[in-house]
Amino acid sequence: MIRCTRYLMPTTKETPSDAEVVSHRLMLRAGLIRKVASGIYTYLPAGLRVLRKVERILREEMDRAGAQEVLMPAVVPSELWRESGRWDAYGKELLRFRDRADREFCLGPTHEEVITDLVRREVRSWRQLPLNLYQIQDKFRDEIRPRFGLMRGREFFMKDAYSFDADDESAAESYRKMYDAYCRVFRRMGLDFRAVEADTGNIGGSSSHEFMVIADSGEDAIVSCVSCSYGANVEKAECTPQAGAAAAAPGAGPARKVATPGKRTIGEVSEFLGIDPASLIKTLLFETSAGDVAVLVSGVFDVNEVKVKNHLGADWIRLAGEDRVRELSGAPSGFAGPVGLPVRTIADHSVQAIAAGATGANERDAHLVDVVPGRDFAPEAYADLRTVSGKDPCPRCGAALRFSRGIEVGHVFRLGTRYSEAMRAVYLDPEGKERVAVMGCYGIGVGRTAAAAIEQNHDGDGIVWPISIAPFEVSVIPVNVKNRDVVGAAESVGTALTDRGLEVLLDDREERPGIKFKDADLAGIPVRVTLGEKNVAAGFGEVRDRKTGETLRVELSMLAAETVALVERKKAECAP
RNA sequence: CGGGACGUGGCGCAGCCUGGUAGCGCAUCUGCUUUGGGAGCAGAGGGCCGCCGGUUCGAAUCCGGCCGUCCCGACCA
Repeated sequence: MIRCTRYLMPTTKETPSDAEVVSHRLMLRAGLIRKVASGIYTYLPAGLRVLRKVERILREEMDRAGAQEVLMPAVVPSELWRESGRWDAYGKELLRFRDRADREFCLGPTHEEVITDLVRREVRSWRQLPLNLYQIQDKFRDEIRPRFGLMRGREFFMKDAYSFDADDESAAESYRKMYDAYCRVFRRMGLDFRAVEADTGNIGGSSSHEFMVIADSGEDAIVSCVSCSYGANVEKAECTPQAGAAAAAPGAGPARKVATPGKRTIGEVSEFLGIDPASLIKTLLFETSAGDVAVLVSGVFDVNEVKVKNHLGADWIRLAGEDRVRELSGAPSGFAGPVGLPVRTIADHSVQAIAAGATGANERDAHLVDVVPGRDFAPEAYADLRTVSGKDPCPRCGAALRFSRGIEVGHVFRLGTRYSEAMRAVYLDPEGKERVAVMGCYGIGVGRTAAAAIEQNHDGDGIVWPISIAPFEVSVIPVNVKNRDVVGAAESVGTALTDRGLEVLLDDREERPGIKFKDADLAGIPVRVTLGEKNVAAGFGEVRDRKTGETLRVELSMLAAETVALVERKKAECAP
């Protein structure tokens, strides 16, 4: 049993002005964290208790899934990162420095290199596989813009697991085990989440799923099917090519140039020419590691940079600036078009469906109309290059898609042999032949998960923790600490609850009741036991549910039992 | 990295334009009263006004540089 008078949990009525999102604000106000530098925090006792609860669930589920815990260093020598090729590829997010002997190191933002190095040294035989190792460890990423408290910090705790298998089939099984373990983890935390298909980004690999906690404040947009189980990050979500692409417009005359003074945007051009935006061919110029590329898409859709990047197999991609647009198209931005454009061109399927369209003329204040794809220009390829829209059907079953926002709390990847090949993590198969291990990696942000839980579970009074990750399960409040009977009743119920294995915070401060109630609500402790003077004098106490506000007045002799019962009911809500 | 803003007791802010004894609310400490949803009265402590330089008799205030922080964007397992 912990006593408030002996516990550092500095709550505040007012919020520091730099806290933008609910979870950040409430973590500060509830005395869980304090900022040390941008994106870098100290975890106070109650905040650390929450993280430890999350970690315990992670350990239990990782162990249950057959993974073994290790602990790798935060400081990693550059040689390992050079071997995988990421020393140069990772960019400024990787915090680099030198030791006294001028050797280069980085603070690890993720640990594929270190784990692969370990496994290649220790694993020789197919008999040692499959192997799944995990750690819960401090990570550092020098984020461009840290924000939202623990949601996007620079230093943070992460559970990262890495699997090594003999072949693809076995690797798929390891991946499935982790996927299932993740579902159990988030169910045990009482979170409303979706696992969605995602892009693999910098980490690489063949496929991946993100685990998204549904919250309006989420930084990611996701789609999910209202009918089947399909879900995807919008940057990944597949778009079904529209049916009925006409080869040529019946009766479309030759393309001709029209004056469009000052009309640059789809909206302006559409209105000025009286043409449906769906028939406009939007032309975007990109600079990429694979050279300059023009990307075409129907005026009603948006180009998806991730899809373009993947289609090209490029390492990086960025929209060309105004100067580059002039160089490439010979016109200011807003007037680029595929006809006669001396740049490699690819087009989204939506362009194929345009019978006769309008597009920029590569000339200031001019557009072309009656442009026919295939006749007036021929893209190198048609592909899915646009971002899914509200009108798109589910690519799996054709039903409607629902858009929502989510917080990415976990990510699982099938890595394949990218790292094991580059770093020679090989083993001998039963025939004595050398083979490359097939890898997977699996991350969960510990602090971010706690923050996401708050985003999803709070009200006007503060946090409403799911009981499985609450810093305490029960708060016991003697309304007046100068009344001996009240204090005695509080002490005895607190002791009884502690004896039954509950985590109790006793508010023994000499404060007014209002302050204690407000603090208990703010801290989000799921169950509150209140001992008031009149009730105690009459032999009663109260049990209150933080979430619903429901209060039970029960005899002191039954108080502990009722409290335990309520805690058990709340725990049952967090069953895997 | 581009755009914008802000740095004044622990927190939230005023003062700056128009230079002249550094203020308010909350919090903290002491005493008394109060005790079921952030109490009242009385008293007290706490500041290199982000840092460095310049202008001036005199700078929180004007000027320059730097640092830090936040917001928007670009970017991002």
